[in-house]
Order: sequence, then structure tokens, then C-alpha cells
Amino acid sequence: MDVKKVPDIITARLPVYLRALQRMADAGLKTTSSQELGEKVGISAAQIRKDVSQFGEFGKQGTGYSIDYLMDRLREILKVNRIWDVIVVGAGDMGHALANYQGLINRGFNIVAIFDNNQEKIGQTIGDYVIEDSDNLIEYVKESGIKIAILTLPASAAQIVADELIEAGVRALLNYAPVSIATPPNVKIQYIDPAIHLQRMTYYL
Amino acid sequence: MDVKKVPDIITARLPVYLRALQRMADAGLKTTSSQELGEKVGISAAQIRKDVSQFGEFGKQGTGYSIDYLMDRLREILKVNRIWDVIVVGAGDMGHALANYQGLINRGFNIVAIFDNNQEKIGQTIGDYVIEDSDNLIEYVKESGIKIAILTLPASAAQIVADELIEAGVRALLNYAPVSIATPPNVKIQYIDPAIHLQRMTYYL
DNA sequence: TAGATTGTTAATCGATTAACAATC
DNA sequence: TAGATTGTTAATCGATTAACAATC
Repeated sequence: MDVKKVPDIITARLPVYLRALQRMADAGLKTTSSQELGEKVGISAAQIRKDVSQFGEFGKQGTGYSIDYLMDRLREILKVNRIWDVIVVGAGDMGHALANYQGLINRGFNIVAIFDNNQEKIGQTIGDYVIEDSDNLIEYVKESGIKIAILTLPASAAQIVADELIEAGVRALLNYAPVSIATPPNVKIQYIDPAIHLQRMTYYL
Repeated sequence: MDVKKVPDIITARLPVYLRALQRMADAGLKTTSSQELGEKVGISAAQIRKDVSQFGEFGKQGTGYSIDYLMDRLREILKVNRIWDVIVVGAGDMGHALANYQGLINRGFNIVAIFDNNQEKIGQTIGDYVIEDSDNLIEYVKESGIKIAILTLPASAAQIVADELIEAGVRALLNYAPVSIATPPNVKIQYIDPAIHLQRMTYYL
């Protein structure tokens, strides 16, 4: 528990800082400043200092931040200094793309199973995964204690499946279905919908 | 041009309202209220009224909003009362998923071409698309006047390709590459990175 | 040391909420 | 009409920025 509650808007930026720091580390850099990091992510230096200072004093006057140390602290804060098991519900094109995506494991997430309710898909393989029957979804979640699910299913099914998953213990949903989903306060949800993101830009064109 | 500048944070919510209204329309509903719409999207009724009132008086006291009429107004405001041609750069799994995705066309977007720089992929088909050579990307953008591009390529290539696209006239980027991209003020960018979205939830687990 | 950069404060700026007159 | 709901105002709440002492 944190002593004081940190606003959502701040914690939402930390993964972006972490991603930029990872790139700097990959490039062999050892230290950075709020100024430099800010330029990379398009956020003011003052805001970066304010954000990270919510969690501790991670920098040094005069020299800035050790990249490795700040990454460790951010991973700790975000609880991605471990690997979370994740399931994917829906084996359409997006489910396939996620199952094949190699970019999750080194950022704290491991897809452990993918489900579909289409009898023709069940049993087929995606890389090392065998598509499992949605009928076994809830039992699987309960037995494995899965806390994170990615929804890549039709909008019409999203709320129903989300409700079942939450009932079974899931506490974080990444929803690719093009529909808003209602969740209780103790369950987090994030949305990915390319049409929404595109429509956020056309206003300015 | 709007008389007064409307904040980004408000225009960013409009696509979510539009998506919810479309679902209500599909369900055969004719009118809704700020209260009802707010419950669907998880936003307060007061905020919905404030948001839409930035652009005009679209509701009626006592009865609420005509769903069809409000959708028309939102589409007009967001400039999605037309179809925008969009290109996809990168024919990996995500590029494939987007090319096959049927959910964009009825929300204002038409993918017209997909590019890759891998000689083995060039010429292969994805549905009705033939993967085109990235060497022809800039010429294509200039000749067609494309304003919107979706990037589904490696992080290492994202900034370079983005710079070239912007130089060629692109004004809106939807970036799936896991990296921040710098753009000039007249170019909009939106980010989709599942790891970022997942890391925004683990903090609370 | 001199220069650089943090962490933090106070001021500014912006967003959300509550309330209600207007009116369908 | 009576009930419902908008559009808008003012108050509250929250986020960002600028500035700088502290200090590496």
C-alpha cells in the first residue's frame, strides 16, 4: 500500500517511461535526465520529475537518473518485476496476432492459453498453443488463479464473458472488442479499438 | 473552424459516445438520455451533456437525445461522415489482422494498401490486398494524398518511417510499434501497445 | 569548485461536478 | 399539467508548470 494515493493519470504514464528507458538501456546508455527522457516521450521534464518523485527519490542532483535503477524501481511499482499469466479469449485474427506476439514476455506478461467457442477452431494450433474450448474457460481461470484476461471476441459477447471472468477471479481486462464494458470498482479495464483511436485524430484533419 | 477551441480530452471521448450510440441504434432504440448513455460508457451524465454541448444544442429537455441525430452530429464533428483512405505499413501478424478486420469501414476508414520491406512478403496476398514494396511507400502516399497511416512495424523502424510519411503528407499516425514517436504539432499520433495497457493495470493488482 | 539536475513548493491552469432555471 | 431532462453556471477538484533551494 502506498502512503498517499497516487492519481491514475500518473501511474498510466509510468509504463511509457519504462518503455523509453528500456530502449535507452538497449542502446547501451547508463544514465538519463528528466529533460532527456521527457524529449523521448513528449512530456515535460518537470512532470517526469514530479511523477517519479511520488514513489521515492530515484535520481541524483547533477547527474540525473541511473537507467537500470529507475527501470527496476518502475518495474517494482508497476508490479512487472515478475511474469503475469494471461489468457486470451477469442481466437480470431487479433487473438492469433497476440498469441504470436513475442513482445509481451519481456515486459511482464505470458500468454498461457487461448480460448474460442467455435468448434472448428477448438483443437487447432497457433504456434505452441492449442485453441481451447470456451466451455472450459471459467474452470481454467478458477483453477489457475488467472488475474488478467485479454478479450478479442465480438462486441455482443464481451460483457457476458467479462462478467463470467470477473466472477471467476479475473481483476484486469484488456478489451479489444469494440464496446464499453461495465466493471466493478475492484476490476480494471483498458480498451484497444483502432477505430476509436483513428476517430480521435480525424477531428483535427 | 470552431469558434472556441475544444479541449483534446473532450474530443477524445466523442468516439466512445458514438460507438455506444451505434450499439443502441443497432438494438432499435430511437432516443437516449445523458444518464443512460453515461451508464453505458462509464461517464457521468453531467460530463456527457457538457461535452456534447460544446458543439451545439443537440438534445431536447424532457426527452433527451435522438440517437440518429446525435450520431449524425458526432460523425460530422469527428469528420467520419465520410470514408478516409488509410495505409498499413508492416505486414506482420498485426498488419494481417488489421487488413482482415471488417470493423473499420463502417466507422469511417478504408484500408487501401499494405506495405512491407521484406522481399519474401512482397507480392503475397492478404484477403484482397497484395503486399506492396515499402520502396514505393512514399510515392504512393504523395500520389494518393493519403493522410492517415497505421504503423505495424518494428520499434527500430518506426521513427524513420514516420518522418518519411509526414514529409510525404501524412497527418495522422496510429502507432502499434512499441516506441514513442516524435511528431510536429500539426501531426496527430495515437498509440496502441498491449504491454503498456497491461502495465497500467498491474499497479492495482 | 562550477555546472548540472533533482525534488518540491506555490501558482497557474484546466477539468469535473453539482445544482437549477428553462422547457419539452 | 407534471415529470423529465437539457444546457449552463459557479464551485470544487485535480493536474501541470515554473521556479529554485539543495546538492551531487
